[in-house]
Amino acid sequence: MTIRTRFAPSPTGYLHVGGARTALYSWLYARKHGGTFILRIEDTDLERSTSESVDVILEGMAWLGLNYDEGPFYQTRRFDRYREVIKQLVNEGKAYPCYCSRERLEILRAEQTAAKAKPRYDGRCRNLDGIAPADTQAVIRFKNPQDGEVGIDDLIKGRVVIRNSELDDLIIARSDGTPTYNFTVVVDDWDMRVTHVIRGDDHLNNTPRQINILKALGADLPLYAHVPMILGTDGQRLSKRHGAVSVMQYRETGFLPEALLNYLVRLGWSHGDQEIFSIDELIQLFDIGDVNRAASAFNTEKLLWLNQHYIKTGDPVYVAGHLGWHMQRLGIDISLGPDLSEVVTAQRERCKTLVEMAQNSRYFYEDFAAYDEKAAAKNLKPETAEALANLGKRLADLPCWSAVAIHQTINEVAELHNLNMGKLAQPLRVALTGTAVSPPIDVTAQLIGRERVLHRIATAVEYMRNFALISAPMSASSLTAKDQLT
RNA sequence: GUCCCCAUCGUCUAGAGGCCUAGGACACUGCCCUUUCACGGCGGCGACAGGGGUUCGAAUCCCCUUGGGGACGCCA
Repeated sequence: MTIRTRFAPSPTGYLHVGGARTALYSWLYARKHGGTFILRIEDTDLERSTSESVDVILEGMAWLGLNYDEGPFYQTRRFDRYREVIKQLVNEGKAYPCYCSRERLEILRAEQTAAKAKPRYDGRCRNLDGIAPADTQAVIRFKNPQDGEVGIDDLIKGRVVIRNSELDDLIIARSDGTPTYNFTVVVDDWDMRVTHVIRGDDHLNNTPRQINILKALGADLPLYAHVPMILGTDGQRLSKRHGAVSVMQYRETGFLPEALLNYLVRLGWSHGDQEIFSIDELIQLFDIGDVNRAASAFNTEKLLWLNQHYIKTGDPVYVAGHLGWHMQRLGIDISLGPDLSEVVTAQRERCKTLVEMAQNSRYFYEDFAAYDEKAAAKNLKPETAEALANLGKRLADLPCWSAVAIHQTINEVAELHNLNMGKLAQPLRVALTGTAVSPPIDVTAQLIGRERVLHRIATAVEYMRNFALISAPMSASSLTAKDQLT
């Protein structure tokens, strides 16, 4: 039997990390067994479903690389099929029209709640036997068995048994004729021959209802695997309050898809002490039965660590591809400057996100308007002006513009002026980048390019000679700084 | 409230009765490395929710308590 799994989001918002993890587990399980992964859009709630949400979900799946073999199927395009099955159930006496008004249902619920009972439909219309008030809009309810129990052998949770007496006759078609979730899921999973229903454990309580419908339809039951929820940092339900929940937000804040994937898969699943997994390894090692039963809290710190790991160890050209997207977003023109992959190689060990890397790589492509106040005050002092000027002169004559040659030159000039390496390298760093932090200064200089380096050194030297004349401290908005540097 | 699920360091987890004086990772932290920031290396801090059983022996099995989560819609 070919394994068929599915991911069935409802397009009422973003693709959030919980959904993404469920999708990942489904996808991995299908891939592992050479099965089929289906994408289905559950858009039966006409009020809340939007095509924008569909786009965002598709975009998120694509970014994560979770490709599907069938679909996307839209439930709104299958209404005829649902109607047909509903009709069949009614004809067979397995479902019935219910004429109870919303008001009556509300009162019923209120009474039950007050009596400390579980609110559920009391079955008033269950045995009406065709006495149909013609003028009322009826809903259709499924005739749930009243005795016995439903057992689920969940691949993750183990055996779960729920008594039918806990269930009620759920609505499968609204008064406007449209089908509801618990019904469409059943028909679709059946029609699409889904073998493994892998979904969030908030659906565990729905499962016995769905099984009852499946049985009424005479369908084979799929296997179920209910994966635990992802909680926010505070252990509460994950929501926008806990920072990012949308997958695309992680892209925007500078994460690599493999980092998110690796983080998500380890949240609730593990393979011994291993922390880093390639997709191929996951396909080989992952098993749905190894997923933990307990909910887990989302932890951005660890995600950041993984992100840096993938930035640090990934192919620079690949990482540069993603970095380019962020450079563009920041409005940095990379056409006149070093190859992005070289910037990645230079920066990769000091950035946790691509946004951070992009922001800190501006000076490779653009001149800056002002020095960092503290960095300039500490390093651009008049006493080093001569040494820096001399360094500029030597760099201008350097036959080979390489990091090694630049390094050697810095060493020579430092020695000549009786300075230790840092006393010259640091002012040079501020001169070239405007800040006290950058990759190794020789590499930084090499990437910035000779012309820009010489120009920035000249600017800095002038600034240093005038240091004593500047009374007010430098700041990013300082006119003095701008005047001198542009 | 009723029903369902869950319970190892702050967080993610290893652990399927003796290998556990409970291992790893993130975070935090000490030292080393170092031209900045980092990376890296070596250490440190830190948990079996509580109580009963079962057993020669329990983090591991059972029960209760407590705590957390979920469901209870003409939402999905």
